[in-house]
Amino acid sequence: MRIGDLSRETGVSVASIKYYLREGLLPPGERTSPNQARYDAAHARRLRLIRALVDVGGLSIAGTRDVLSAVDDPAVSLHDALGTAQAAVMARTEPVEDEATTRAEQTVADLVERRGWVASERNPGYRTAVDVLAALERLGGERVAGLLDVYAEAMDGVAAHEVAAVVDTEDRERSVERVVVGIALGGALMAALRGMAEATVSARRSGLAPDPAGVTGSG
Amino acid sequence: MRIGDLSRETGVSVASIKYYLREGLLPPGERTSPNQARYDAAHARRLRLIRALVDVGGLSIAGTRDVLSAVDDPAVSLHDALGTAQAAVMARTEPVEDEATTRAEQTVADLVERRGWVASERNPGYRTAVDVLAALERLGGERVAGLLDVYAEAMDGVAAHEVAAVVDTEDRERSVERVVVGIALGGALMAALRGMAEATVSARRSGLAPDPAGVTGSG
DNA sequence: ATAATTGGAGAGTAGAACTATCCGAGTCGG
DNA sequence: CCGACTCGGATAGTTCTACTCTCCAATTAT
Repeated sequence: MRIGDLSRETGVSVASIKYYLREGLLPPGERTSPNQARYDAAHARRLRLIRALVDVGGLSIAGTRDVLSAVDDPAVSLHDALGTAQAAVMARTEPVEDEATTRAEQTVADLVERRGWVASERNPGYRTAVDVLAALERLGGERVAGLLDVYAEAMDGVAAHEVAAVVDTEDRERSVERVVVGIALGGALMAALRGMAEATVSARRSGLAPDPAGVTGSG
Repeated sequence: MRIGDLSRETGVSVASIKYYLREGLLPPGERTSPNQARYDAAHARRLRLIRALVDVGGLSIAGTRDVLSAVDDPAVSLHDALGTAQAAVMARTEPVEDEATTRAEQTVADLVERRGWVASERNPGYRTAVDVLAALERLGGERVAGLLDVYAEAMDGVAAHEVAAVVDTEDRERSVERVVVGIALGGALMAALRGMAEATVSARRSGLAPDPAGVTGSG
């Protein structure tokens, strides 16, 4: 398979494939002569993974590269790859250290303790949670912040299923790939479903849709 | 309050404030003379809201403008504002219409029916869900897609609490503002918590942390 | 009085993610 | 085997986003 075939098969332009090659997201093809290379199904697969992470998961090119290096490096454990993928999906802001942040830190530390989570300040989720809670306090968003335990409970339930479904020990690379896809696309999927669920609740509240007979949200 | 005071109070540079003014994210100050204007606490509040949506919620400037117009327009209902905010947080790709998409559409339609959701193809979450599931199928991510009902159940639970907490009928503008903040920052918060919950499950699986005695994730 | 600041407009900038153009070297159809 | 097409690789250019800078006359602070 040459670059044109790869492009046709995946729908990614030749120019973009060259760009991903340059940026190190896609490994180079096998050279058949000083200026000719051959690509295979693994390249097509990788290309589809790149597109999914970038277009659907919203990762940056740089974040995608970090994630893919973790996938490719046999020395990176599943657990570490999970951390890398999480870091890549979280919107990071450098911290401000005002008193809203201080209080948010305490809130998160308490939550982590309360739930028995294993998460330090180096966990990307930990820092993001602090940022969000600090921003909420600055905005007076205590109604949202008050849902913290609701969110935490829901995420605890989801995480147990997710990790169990996605991890398997037989093939490290495939497993890491699934973990990464799960974090990036699973997050997008949850956001989408949350949108529909909220729209439904809101429509019923506004009288735009009737309350259903037996459906109360737990079936 | 003049622009310099506003900048000092919120930590946003004067140049950026002027930019937001130009882009229509921040309403103009009250003119005190042909080339002098006065700003008040409402401007500072709005500015903090802009920063939160952009920095923490990850919205674009254009998306933020759409959301804020909905907040400001008394003709926009809570339910519609919710849709606008959702559209602004979802990463949109134009659809591809291959057979993966066709199957994903069916999967989402079935899910919506199964859960009794009120969501059409015009719901931003609906389209995003289709995109994500189609991408998963192209990647062979059936393990993630298999969690669909787990995600849906979790989001149904969250949505009921969220809408109830965030909506109140006394003050439309404040209520819409809370809805918008809830969607943008609540989503970021959930992603962060998911990160910690997953890291915990993964650490225990990898033997990096002990299983706790009485904590099973439902306390 | 004079130095700093203001509002407003326009141009300039940095980074991200491509996209286009070249070029000399293969490859394929007739 | 020849001419058109395509290739890989390098470099430069483009588009978009989100600012940031520079001016300038008018105002305000000291």
